[in-house]
This record gives sequence, C-alpha cells and structure tokens, in this order.
Amino acid sequence: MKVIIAEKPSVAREIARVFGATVKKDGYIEGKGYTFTWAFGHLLQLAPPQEYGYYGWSVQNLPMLPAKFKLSIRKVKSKEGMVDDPSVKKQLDTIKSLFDEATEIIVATDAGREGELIFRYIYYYLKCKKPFKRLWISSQTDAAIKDGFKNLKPGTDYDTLFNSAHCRSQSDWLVGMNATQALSLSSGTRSVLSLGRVQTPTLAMICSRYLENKNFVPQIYFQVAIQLDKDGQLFRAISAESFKSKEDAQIILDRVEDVTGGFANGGHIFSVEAKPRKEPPPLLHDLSSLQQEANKRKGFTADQTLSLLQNLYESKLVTYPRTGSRYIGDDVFAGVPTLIEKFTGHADFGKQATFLLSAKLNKRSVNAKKVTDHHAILPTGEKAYQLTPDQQAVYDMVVGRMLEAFHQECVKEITKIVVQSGAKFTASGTVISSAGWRAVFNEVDEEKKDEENTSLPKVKKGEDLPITNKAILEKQTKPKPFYNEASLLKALETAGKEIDDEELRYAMKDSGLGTPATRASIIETLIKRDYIKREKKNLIPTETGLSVYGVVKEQQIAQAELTGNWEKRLEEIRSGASVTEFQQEIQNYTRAITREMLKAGASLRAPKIVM
DNA sequence: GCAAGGTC
Repeated sequence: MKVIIAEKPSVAREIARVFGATVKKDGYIEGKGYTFTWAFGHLLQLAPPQEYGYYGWSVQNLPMLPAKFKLSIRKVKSKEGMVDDPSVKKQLDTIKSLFDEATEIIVATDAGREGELIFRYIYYYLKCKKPFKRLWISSQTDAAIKDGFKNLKPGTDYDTLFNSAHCRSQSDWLVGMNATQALSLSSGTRSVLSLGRVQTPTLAMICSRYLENKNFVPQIYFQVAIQLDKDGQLFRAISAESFKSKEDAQIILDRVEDVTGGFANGGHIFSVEAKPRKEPPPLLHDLSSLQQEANKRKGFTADQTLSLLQNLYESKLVTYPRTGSRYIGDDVFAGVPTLIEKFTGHADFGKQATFLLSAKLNKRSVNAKKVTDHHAILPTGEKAYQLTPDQQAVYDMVVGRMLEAFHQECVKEITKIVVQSGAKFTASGTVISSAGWRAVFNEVDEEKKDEENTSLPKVKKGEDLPITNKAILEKQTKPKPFYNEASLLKALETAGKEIDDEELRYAMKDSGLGTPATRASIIETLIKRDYIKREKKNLIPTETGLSVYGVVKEQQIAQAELTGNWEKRLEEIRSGASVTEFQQEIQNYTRAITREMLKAGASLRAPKIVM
C-alpha cells in the first residue's frame, strides 16, 4: 500500500479525487491501492524549554541552548493550561498506523520550505524509516497532479530544503525564547515582554512611525487660487508655485488680472493638454491584498478577514485563502469563463458578469510562473447561501475582484490647463471616458476623490477668460499617517525593499516580514502583549510598546535586515552550504542578545520610591 | 508566561 500525505485535508481530497479513490475513512481516504491522508499544518513544534530541563523562568537558565531539539505535539489552550491538541494527537495516530503498513510514502505537503518541515517533523517524530518520494507541484488541477505523479522525486533530493527549514525553526526558537525571557526577567515587571525576529521589527515600524508623526512640525505654505468663467461654467486653477510667506503670495494675488481689478479678460489660456490614460485592471487578490481591502472598505482586522475567509473556504465557496500569489496558471484560467457564468444572476455584479461573457478576458492575472504554492483567491462557483453579512461582504470582494481582474482597462481623460495671469496657474481634471473594470464596483477612489471626476470645460489655447474670484490658500505639510492594519500589512510585505545591502535585499525580495499565513497573528500578538492598541482604524503603540522599542531599537532583533540575513543564509543551506556554521552564528547571536536584554530591562523597571 | 510557522 502506498500512502500519500498532504499538508491539509483539502489537498488530500483533491488528489484522491484525481486518482478515483472514494472510500472515506476516519482521517484518510482509500482506493485504487492508495491511501490519502493529511496533516493540519504543523502538527509538531519544537518542544518548549521545560522539556530540556529549563524549569520556570530564571536568569540561571539563560541562554537556553538545547544540545538537541525535541519535538512535541501542537498545544491547545484548555482549563488545565496548555495541553496536547487532541485532534492533532488522533491524526498523528492515524498517520502512524498508515505509515506502519506502507510500502512507500509519497510526500504531498506544499511545495516549499515549511511544507517540507511539516512532513519531516512527523516522519522523525514517528521514528519512521520507510522510504519516501516527493510530489512537487505548484497547482492542484487534475493535469498538474497527474503530471506531478509521473515525475515523483527521490525524497532525499529535499534534504537540504529540510535543513534550511529546520534551521529557520530553531533559530526563531533560540532568539525568541531567550530574548523574551531575558527582557521580561530583567524588567522585573512580571509581565511577558516578548521579542522575536518578526514581531519586534513590526513593533519598531509602528513605534517609529508613531514618533515621526508626533514629532512632525508642520510647515505652513501659501498658494493662490483663481476662479475662471468659461461661458458660465466655473473652474478653479491654483498657482504653480507655493510660497513660504503670506506676503509673497499676496504679491502674486495682486498681479492677478481679475474682474474686480477692471480686467474683463483676465486669464490667458497658456496651454491645454488632454491625454487619455489607460488604467489596467487590478490583479486578483492574495490574502494580504484582500485583508487590506476589507480593512479599508469594512474596517475588518486582518485576523477577522482571515477567519471569515477560512469559513468561506471550509464551505467550499472560495479557493485556498492563505496564498501569497495574485496570479493563476493557464489551466485555472481555462475554467474562468464557466466560473464567470455562475455570477450572471448576482444582485450587484450580474450585469458585469454577463458583459464579460462576450468580452475578451484580460490576462494580466494569468502567469503560471508567478503562482507559488497556491494561486490567487477565486470563488469556486458553488452556490452561496445563508452567509452572515460579514461573510457576504468578504465573499463579494472575492467575486468582484475576479470580475475586475478579467475586465477591460479603464480609460481616463486627463486634462491639464495652464492659465497665465500675472503668474502661472494650473487646473487639472480627470474624466472617465470608459469605465472598464471600474464598472464592477462603480465607486470613486477615496484617496483620489479630489482629482477624480473633476471635469473641466473645453477651452482653447490663446483664449482669455474672466477671473471671477481669487484668494490666498493657507496650507500645511502633513506627516506620514499612523499605520493602520491595511498600511501595516503592505509595509510588512514590502519590508526589506529599502535595505542598502543588495544581497540582503535580494534575499528578502519574495518574502518581506512574516508570511501571508502569519501576519494577522503577529498584529494580534502585539496587541495581546499590550505593546500596541487599536484606536479607530489606527495601530498606536502603548507606553509599554514605546519603552520596549526604546531599549531594542538599535538591536539587530528590531531590524528587518535580520530576516534578510537569515534568508540569505537559509538559501545557501538549501543549495548545500554548511548547517553547523550558521547554527554556530545563531548561538553566538543568542548569547549576545540575551546578555544585552538582561542589561536592558533595568531601564524598564519602575523607579523605586526613595524614602 | 515565551518564537514563528502552518492549519481547522
């Protein structure tokens, strides 16, 4: 009997279906001489400190550097504290008995570093010695699955990938556990002051943006506005220059040849530029872009959106949600017309879906090379009913985005008029001449509301128009806004793009900080630690958060570069470089950061009352 | 009591 193990039930079901296996058992599917089973993500994790004899939290234990790491079953909260997750325990038992009977194991966890780790941790935990082969596919269509099974790789081909994954896991444990205990113990506050490779740079980003915003000194500047009259249609133009003082602006204002100053034809049309601008449709959603949109539209937190999507995924209404790709392959694209057809009766989008059926579909989101473990989020086309309003909202964002992504370009007419009247003034306006994909939601872009849909009258170069009004505008420069969930997610995705070191920047280019699956939980962790709080839509640091930031901000653990550095080394390990050398460096860094944090906590201690 | 990673 051959046993196939997938990362999650949905994938095992898909593969079983392709094989024609239909016998559903508890924890696996059987048929055609194969058995298809699954994990639920990571079933095992690196064992906590007490399993190496580091009992309690104590400075004497630090730094904790286990000679050999152990694995333990994923924990879940219960009345008696953290206990082995019973459903995980049960599934491990199932996998164990299947592996015992197996003649061969085929690994079908996701094609990536963590997918490899998920399988290997199970395999080593169960002390299994059976040979295994690796299925390596990046899309789960029938063709891709069949093709993958014709090209199974020897399991040992991925030993170095496992090494890099194991190093990632151990390093996060060593640095995170030790730095956290060191800072918490030395602060003497008896609360958990956690630190980690991902959460601490994230906290640093929020704090530094907050301080930058708070310490921002707005600069006041002045502009001159004039109002012109073209055959009764009024429009506004603003001085091309801005001025530091009101007096300078006044000089320009006085030069304006306006009606009250006795000039009948005050504004001279110096130039008129009108050009069409084509705006391609947006890409399909990945998890992050959808979380950002749901935060902007509905104010949902990243965590809420993920959980709503998980519900929709479990109801088989949308495809796999924790994806980092905004593309689909040609195989999936082949099914898109049929999919669109299912939405021709949709209350909001029916008309656009019907339109798309006879239109040439835009293929901007179709690129097999940019599909990683999973493709972009799509509706499955299954009938949706009895959704809660929040589920419906997220579902509609998925459906709407699909229609947008395959829709036509939006064509805008951008007009720029330059008026001469003592000085140069400009008026600009944008008019949508063909809505294209923007017809789906038919909304005005909030951020660009001022310039969108401002239509300007038709004027000709050389014309002179009366100026009916003029004024000095007082404006001030604005600070960068606080982070909110949407802008933070975006910043985490693109973290590392500004690193000076080219190699580190390259190493991080596809990752950023955290992963699609973990970013929502990072935000929740920072809130749970009382480092940050939600204030309206913004993420604001608390006093605790700011003081922790104060003591770590110069440390490597607070920089995105640390991840860049690790990613570079992990990639080298994947291509065969020494593991021990990296592990040695991590141990050294663990000793250093532990020492630093044991000192640093003192400044967080509440001042003693002097009698 | 602690990391980051994955998933139901």
